[in-house]
Amino acid sequence: MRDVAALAKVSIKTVSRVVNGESGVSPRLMRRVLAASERLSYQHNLTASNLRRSDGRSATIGVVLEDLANPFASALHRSIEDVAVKRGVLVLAGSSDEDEERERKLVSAFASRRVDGLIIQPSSHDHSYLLAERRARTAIVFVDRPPAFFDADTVLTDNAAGVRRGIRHLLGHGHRRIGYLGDMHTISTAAERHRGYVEELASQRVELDDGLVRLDLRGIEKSEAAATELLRLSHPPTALFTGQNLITIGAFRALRRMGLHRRVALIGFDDILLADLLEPGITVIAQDPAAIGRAAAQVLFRRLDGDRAPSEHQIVLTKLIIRGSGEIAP
Amino acid sequence: MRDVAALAKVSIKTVSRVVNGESGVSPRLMRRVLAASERLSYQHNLTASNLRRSDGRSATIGVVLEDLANPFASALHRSIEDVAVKRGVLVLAGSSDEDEERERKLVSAFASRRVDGLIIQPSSHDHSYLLAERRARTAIVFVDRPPAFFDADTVLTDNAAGVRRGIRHLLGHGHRRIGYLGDMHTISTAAERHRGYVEELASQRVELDDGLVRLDLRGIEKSEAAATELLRLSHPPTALFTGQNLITIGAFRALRRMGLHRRVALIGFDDILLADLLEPGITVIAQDPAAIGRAAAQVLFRRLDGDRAPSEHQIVLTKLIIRGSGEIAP
DNA sequence: TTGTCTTTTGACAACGTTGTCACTTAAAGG
DNA sequence: CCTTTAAGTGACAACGTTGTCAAAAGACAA
Repeated sequence: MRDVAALAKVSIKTVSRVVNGESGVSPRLMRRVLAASERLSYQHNLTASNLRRSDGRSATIGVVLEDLANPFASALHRSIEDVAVKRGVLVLAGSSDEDEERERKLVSAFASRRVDGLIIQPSSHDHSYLLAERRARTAIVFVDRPPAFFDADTVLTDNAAGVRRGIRHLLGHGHRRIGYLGDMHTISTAAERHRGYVEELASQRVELDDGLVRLDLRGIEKSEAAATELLRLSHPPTALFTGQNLITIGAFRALRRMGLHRRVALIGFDDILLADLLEPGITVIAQDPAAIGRAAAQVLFRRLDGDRAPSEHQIVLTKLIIRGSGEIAP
Repeated sequence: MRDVAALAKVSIKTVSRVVNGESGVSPRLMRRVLAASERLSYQHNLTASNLRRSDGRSATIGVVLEDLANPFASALHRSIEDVAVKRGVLVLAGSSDEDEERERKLVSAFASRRVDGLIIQPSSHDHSYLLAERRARTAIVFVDRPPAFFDADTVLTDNAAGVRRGIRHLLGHGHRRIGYLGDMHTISTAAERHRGYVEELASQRVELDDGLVRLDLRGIEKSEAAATELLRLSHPPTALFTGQNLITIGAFRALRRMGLHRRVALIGFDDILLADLLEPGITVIAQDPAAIGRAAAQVLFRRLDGDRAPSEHQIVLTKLIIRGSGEIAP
């Protein structure tokens, strides 16, 4: 900036004014500054600017997701990015891998870089460590799962309601023995989904058989094994409900391997690319990650714009997508 | 930092030394400083540090991908992140959506924030605009596609060789009329893949029928339509090779809809989640996005560590995964 | 004890900006 | 013509750090 000022024969403050598009610079000087910064290919230093600025905004936000490579997270990330770029804000992202410490480390690394806001899909079970960020006026929004011991805006899926819808669908087709395969019970969404299963059975007065429930399954293999086990019972389930993406795939594999894919019904939580091309197509309760990301980014920026209203808790609805596997009769 | 210094009754420089883990601070003062910064929950300001530091490193890199939400890009992103976090480096990412201007804008936004390095999956066809960044000693690595008018490290897939392998596989099963469905010819990987098709046919002295080739297909629908067209020809192809992810899905849809999925062979470029569970499983030439990302991040950091050797051009190999669709005889 | 050397510590400037405020110049009014 | 007002411009300090260098404090030998 000093060099540009020297070349344009103006003060460095005038260059600053031009760069920031402030009014009150004569067209003549403006042209000279523009020409000079063009010639020196001047690049504005946003970190220095951020340091000096009174509002201290870095035009950067941080996003913590469970795993950037998984389709749910990357769709969320992308829709956050879309909202952010429109405001000239850039997105720092990291994967927590369902690890409390990694989550905290990421947040701390973001804080060091003075992000204006944070969007977190929590892995940890105590978010009081975020009080320091809150004090520093960092906007914080939680997505997919609620925070613990911390009050903040949230954008969540109606997990329990979604599952109940799916179970109701199976019951409607005449099933009475419905197996349930779920993720780690420590993950709040997994707990919610399991709750939906239990509640819907109860409300329809169908007896809950704990022998048909397998929780704490992580990944395709574990799920395939658990599904196989259930289907080998002497009195096996006539339908399966799977509480997550990979679990659905594992269960489908098991059904296929045992040649039961046309005899045992299956509904999965979370949509899967290509699920419509399988035989049979997999009926799912689909979430809308793009809508979640968009909503989260929008609240975040409203907060950054000064909205001081009490915490807001948005629920994004799920959708039942019928493709065949959920419509098999017992 | 000033407050911490005051509370610990030391100079601010001593605090700086402790925060940066520099040697030569007596254990006594060290303890006092640590206690004070704990009590004030001091957060190191990396932007100010970056500004003052002699090496000017921000411990942040920028990644430009075509679309963060697509599985290839997000796998790449994730593996870059893994290499970066190990070094305490954070990743800024953005989607270019195959748009030259967006790519340039993202790079410029990254440059404003003084990223130490850039990893780019190029959408633009002239990268001379990056000369300014190069002058600023920003490390630059291109992934998936080569840069134009610019010399830099690259990590690419052996596109042509991969396709040739696939075509050879089909020829080996007796096919002589192999249709080709490809992406925009302006995308260099798409051009390379098409070249592989043409070359392999030529080298095996199989006549190329341009009526079996459809290029510039974007997305599932376009591909499905094009595949349908080919299969309705009076003298239709007995096998299809599809040059990209979504194109493969589109073609498979067409085959299924026409009931030809057990009669016409199909090999696709790029693996697809669940491809093994389809009927038939889709044989693919699989890329390894994680390996590409890892390699790219590793070169980048080697450059940042001072490696001044001439540009390096790595090729990541593809793998033929046999699942059934590619082994159908004519 | 003194002198020499080593270790620890702190004062100060600087990084590249922008906020504040005072100064200069031009335009308008009498 | 001078006075008043508005618009344009620049000098300087400050943002939160770290590099430089000199001073203070300890350690050790003579």
